[in-house]
Amino acid sequence: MPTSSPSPEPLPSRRIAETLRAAIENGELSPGDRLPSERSLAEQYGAARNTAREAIRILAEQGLVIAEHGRGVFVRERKRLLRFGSDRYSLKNRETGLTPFRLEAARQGRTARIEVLGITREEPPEDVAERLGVPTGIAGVVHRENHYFADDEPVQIVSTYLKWEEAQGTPLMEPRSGPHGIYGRLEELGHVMTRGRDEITARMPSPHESALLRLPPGVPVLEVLHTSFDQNAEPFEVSRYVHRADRAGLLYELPVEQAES
Amino acid sequence: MPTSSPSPEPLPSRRIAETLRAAIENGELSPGDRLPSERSLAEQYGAARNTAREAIRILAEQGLVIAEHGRGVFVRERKRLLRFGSDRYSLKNRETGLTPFRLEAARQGRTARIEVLGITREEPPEDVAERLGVPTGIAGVVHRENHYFADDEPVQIVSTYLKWEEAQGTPLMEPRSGPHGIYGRLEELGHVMTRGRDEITARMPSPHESALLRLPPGVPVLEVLHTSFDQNAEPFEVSRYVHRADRAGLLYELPVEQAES
DNA sequence: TTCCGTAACTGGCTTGAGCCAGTTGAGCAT
DNA sequence: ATGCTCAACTGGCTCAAGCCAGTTACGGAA
Repeated sequence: MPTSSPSPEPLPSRRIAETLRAAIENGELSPGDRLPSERSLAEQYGAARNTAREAIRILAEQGLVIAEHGRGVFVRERKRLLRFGSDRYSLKNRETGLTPFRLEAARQGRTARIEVLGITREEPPEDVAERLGVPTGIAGVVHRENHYFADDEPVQIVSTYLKWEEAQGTPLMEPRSGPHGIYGRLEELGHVMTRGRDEITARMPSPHESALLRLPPGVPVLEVLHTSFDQNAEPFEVSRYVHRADRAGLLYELPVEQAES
Repeated sequence: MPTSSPSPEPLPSRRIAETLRAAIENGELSPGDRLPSERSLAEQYGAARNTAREAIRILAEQGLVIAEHGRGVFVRERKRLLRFGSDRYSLKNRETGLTPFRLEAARQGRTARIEVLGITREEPPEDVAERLGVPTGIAGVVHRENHYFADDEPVQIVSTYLKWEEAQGTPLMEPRSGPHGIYGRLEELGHVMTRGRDEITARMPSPHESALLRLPPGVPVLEVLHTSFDQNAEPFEVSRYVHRADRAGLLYELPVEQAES
């Protein structure tokens, strides 16, 4: 081990983490492989078990490794399976009869399952209210919460918000909203989507999201706040997509506007 | 509330973390406020210092809190300042004479600084090679690495890759590439951007990125892999944007293609 | 043969102790 | 007033020990 030390890095936990990281990156340890146990790492490096444990925590935080209680610590698979993005709302996809999620899952050879968690009348969260153009403080929206699974693994939580006054008494309040999903119904209500806006952020999950998505530590979430605008440039639907970032990516195809001269 | 729980939450560290989290979320503790010290938390909850420490680690991992050596633990500001996205490449922005980054920084009232780290001939990374349509294994690309700062805080690392055969001997090899930046030069070489593709992922930073962006623990990065296509649908430029996710978001405006019937 | 208990692993979490390093402010010397 | 030292805080990291809980494989009982 020619561990050159021109830099000040004498910390045992980092040294162990760095050694393991190197082993992972040069392929000595492949995805799925088990790392030495905490106890044996500690012995091997002449450190306390807590120190070996700390090293593993560092790697877990970087998303390189996943600890499984009672089984061991494993090098994480680096697959990124699903891609969502600008064609999510493309009307062209209507022709397939599949929702965008099922379409993408099918592309990847995975089985899709969608669970409707609830359809309730609620007060909108502030960011949603702002975008949908409804007031906060009153129960002015319908909130449809869906969970999406690929091969029974939860990958996406979607909360869709519609104006209560419009959704009231329509199939928009039903779990199965009919042909072409809610966009079909919204079109019948006179809203043709002509423009969408996606606001994308990433962050660490809340404990709630962590549980719902069964997230291992060290996996961030991608949050997309989508707003649909109709032919009158009125917002008529806002959705919040929360993806686990190690399983989903986003893909946007952008036509570039040419300069008008 | 479908979360049925037999309330199995006797863990001291989580209990402390949960209490603090609640205090933060209901405003008892505001952004910038100092939390009690590890030692006093431990005493207050009748736990060991390590346990209080673990509680703080949990909050830090969720990005709620930031520990400063020698000073204390503080509730983190949750400003999200900069937004980048679909108009990043819009030719319309050319008219301002500002690069997209300077434009966005100016919008937010912040001072922009761009540092050119290096312009070197290199072998492309695999994902870049694939998208740019060049072989791996030979030094077939020019890599321009820039770091972007807002108010002297690093917010973005950008690596731009161009084909060596095209860039060779042109201003594309210079730090200051002339009017309208590299896109101006590429246009002179016959590449008009007509389409772009952005592939977006989020992940925890590598130690290298962590250092460059001066990232506190618990902050993920947003990575955008951008490909520019010219009038012949040929890719001519690939860029990798790495943002700190707590300071930057992405904004995409999407014209929705209407169904052709 | 199948089934089931158990032993020997695994990580999860806590304790309590100690030392190091960065920060701050009070108070002394100039 | 200015500038310095230093004590008393802060978090950072490690150690050593112990108990708990999930997993797995082996071996004996049915």
